[in-house]
Amino acid sequence: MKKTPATARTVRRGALTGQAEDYLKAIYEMEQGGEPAATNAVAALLGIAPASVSGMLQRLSRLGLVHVERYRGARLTHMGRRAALQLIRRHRIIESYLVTRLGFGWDEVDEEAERLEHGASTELVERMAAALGHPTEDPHGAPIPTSDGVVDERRLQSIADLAVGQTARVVRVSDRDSEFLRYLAAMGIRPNATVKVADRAPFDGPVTITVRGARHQLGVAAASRVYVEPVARTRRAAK
Amino acid sequence: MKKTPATARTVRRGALTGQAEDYLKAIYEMEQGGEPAATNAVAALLGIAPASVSGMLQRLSRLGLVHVERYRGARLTHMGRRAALQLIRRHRIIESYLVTRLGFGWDEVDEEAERLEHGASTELVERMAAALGHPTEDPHGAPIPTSDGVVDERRLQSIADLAVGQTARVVRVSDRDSEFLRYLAAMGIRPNATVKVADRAPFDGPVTITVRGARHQLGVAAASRVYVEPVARTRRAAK
DNA sequence: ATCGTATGTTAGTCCATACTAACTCTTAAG
DNA sequence: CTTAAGAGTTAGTATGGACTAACATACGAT
Repeated sequence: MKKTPATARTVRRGALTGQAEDYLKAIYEMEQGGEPAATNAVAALLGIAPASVSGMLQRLSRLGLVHVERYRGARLTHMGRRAALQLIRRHRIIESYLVTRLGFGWDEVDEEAERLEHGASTELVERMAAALGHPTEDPHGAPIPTSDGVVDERRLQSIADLAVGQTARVVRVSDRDSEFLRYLAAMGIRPNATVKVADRAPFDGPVTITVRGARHQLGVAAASRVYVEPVARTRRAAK
Repeated sequence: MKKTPATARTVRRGALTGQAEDYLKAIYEMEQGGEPAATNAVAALLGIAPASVSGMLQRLSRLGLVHVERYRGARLTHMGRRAALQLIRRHRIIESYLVTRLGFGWDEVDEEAERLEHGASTELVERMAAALGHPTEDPHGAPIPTSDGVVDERRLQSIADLAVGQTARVVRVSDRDSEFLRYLAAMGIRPNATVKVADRAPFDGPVTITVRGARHQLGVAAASRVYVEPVARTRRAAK
């Protein structure tokens, strides 16, 4: 017994190491724009060298998790997408649990979930989900894929896309930068908050918005990381 | 930036990988008998080849976590012991949390905690502990070291050490084998249960015990994995 | 005191993962 | 249409961690 080859002890569930899982998530995210995931983009997102990504793409390809077109980029296969969605589900459920059951701030949970998602069993994640009443969104407003890998990734507008005078409901905010999240929280920007664009500087300059009566300036970088759904004042069925 | 050498991404907190942490825990456990941890024993406990243990001992030694005496075995250094106790604290708090907050059975949590303990931040573990009111024992009766690494590892007797007629309170049970735990649970053996030795076969044969009025036979292997504190009927201060 | 078995260690491989350096494509600018 | 910059890949190296096979040590039994 115990003839398991080398890395077996570090492997969970589906025979994927934590690293490999991170790549799948990264590729999934990059792919959302429609284009295959670019090597350099994945490298930048994960903070590693492009050459390392090339290497990993070959391994993932061998495992049937991605299709790689040389010099073009990678796309997830069916299997790869399923794995990525499972991981994202884990991540978001864990984040939700940490916030609602253990009192973490929404700016603190991404990193923690990042580490836990690789070790947590499906059983644990499902128990957390059940304890929370099977939430459909995480604390940042991101949709939680179902255990069958179904997720509503509708294309969202960001504040940067709104016209002056428009009012919108915040649906979701980018969760990757805890400083940014604290900054948003300080202004009262969180899922379901209502924002109104008061002014916009030309040439993609900062946007002035009103949140709960207070005016704030948002740089483009920030504005484009807050996703909203315009509130239809003029009747034009908001679907 | 990101000149971090290779394994940095898999490393948590104190620059130790999950594997290395497992070794420390194993060595800590083996050492409890007073003797340095034997290579083969560690290998058996972790399910790996003895040669792999030799290799890891050298790495741990280089990191100042163990003292290795060639051909003799390993002992934890101060630092190593602290690391091991931190890990054990994590493990036991996580087990406790899973049982009391997420409805896991005591026979299901060892494996899960084994994986989570490497990814969970100190912050998370302390929040779990706080949520539980800072428990001092895990669900199997094992003491939880404090965050300063203090633990009451008093030498315990097992049922196998008791004489016929003696009554004892179950203090703790071995947690490594979930089948064994279910077997104990079925008999009503759990921390704080009272058992009485009704009979003992000679030559280390099975022990007959009474638990909550019912009689059961326990093999030596089982009996020696249930730790008890004799109940002093004859007055002779139970310390 | 010796010797054989247990136990332990070294040597040589392997794989995953990362890196740098050097090379190769792709593509946009002219 | 050419070409150079930027994107991507390969080659070569390192480290952690595991394996097997072969060698080394310790120690209890004779």
